[in-house]
Amino acid sequence: MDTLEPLKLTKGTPGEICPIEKTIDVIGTKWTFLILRDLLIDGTLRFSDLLKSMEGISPKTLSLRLKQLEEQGLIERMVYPEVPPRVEYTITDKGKQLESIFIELKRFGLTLP
Amino acid sequence: MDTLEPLKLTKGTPGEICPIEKTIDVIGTKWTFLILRDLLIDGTLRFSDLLKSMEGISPKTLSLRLKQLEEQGLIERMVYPEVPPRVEYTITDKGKQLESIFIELKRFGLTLP
DNA sequence: CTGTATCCAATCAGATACTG
DNA sequence: CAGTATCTGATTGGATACAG
Repeated sequence: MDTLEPLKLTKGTPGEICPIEKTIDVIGTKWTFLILRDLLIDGTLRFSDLLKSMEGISPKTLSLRLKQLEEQGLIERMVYPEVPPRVEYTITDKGKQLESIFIELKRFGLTLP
Repeated sequence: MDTLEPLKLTKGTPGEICPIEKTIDVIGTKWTFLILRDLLIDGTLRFSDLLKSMEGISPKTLSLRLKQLEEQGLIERMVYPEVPPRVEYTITDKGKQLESIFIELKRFGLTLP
């Protein structure tokens, strides 16, 4: 679809899933949003960086969400065979396409009290 | 904030909440997204319209989400004292400001398989 | 028609301890 | 450091019946 063409909102037509719904199914939980936000900003982060960056997330939850995002091809996991171990998570090109969504999320957030 | 100025993504600075996080806290559940999508498209809808439009939602869940959205000022509830009763939900001006987020959600969804 | 009341299932998430 | 294991609690959501 041409990005210059004004995009109208639509619901799904019978037999196909609404594209908005598809996106929500991919990125639609609180921590998923915040992990993607951090990686969109920083590009690459280690597990411990993400853990520190997001106030309140537990290592279990972070691990689960990272796996999910990796399966969806939005982030990439790189293991460096060092001691102590180092694992880096990087946003993929597909993940970078989410940036305009986050720009709009921020724009709206700035209008909130 | 000037909408012409290019917006950079940021995390929250100490002492203030990240605007992206604020937005997620307001609209960040599956059904909330889909209710807002429907009302952004149609402007005004009745309870039963929404129930029919969203495959799978139960009246209980719909009722809860509508109340939440009304409290946040994103939609407005209008009761017509008729028999049988008629209740219409309308997107507010504040709710309309979410449209650009949904445009981007759709744009990304169109790239998904 | 527009909800609410119940009851129950599933998902998500927090705390903490522990392993390679 | 980078997770996993375990246990527990909170939130979300579905089914159904029913009330105003």
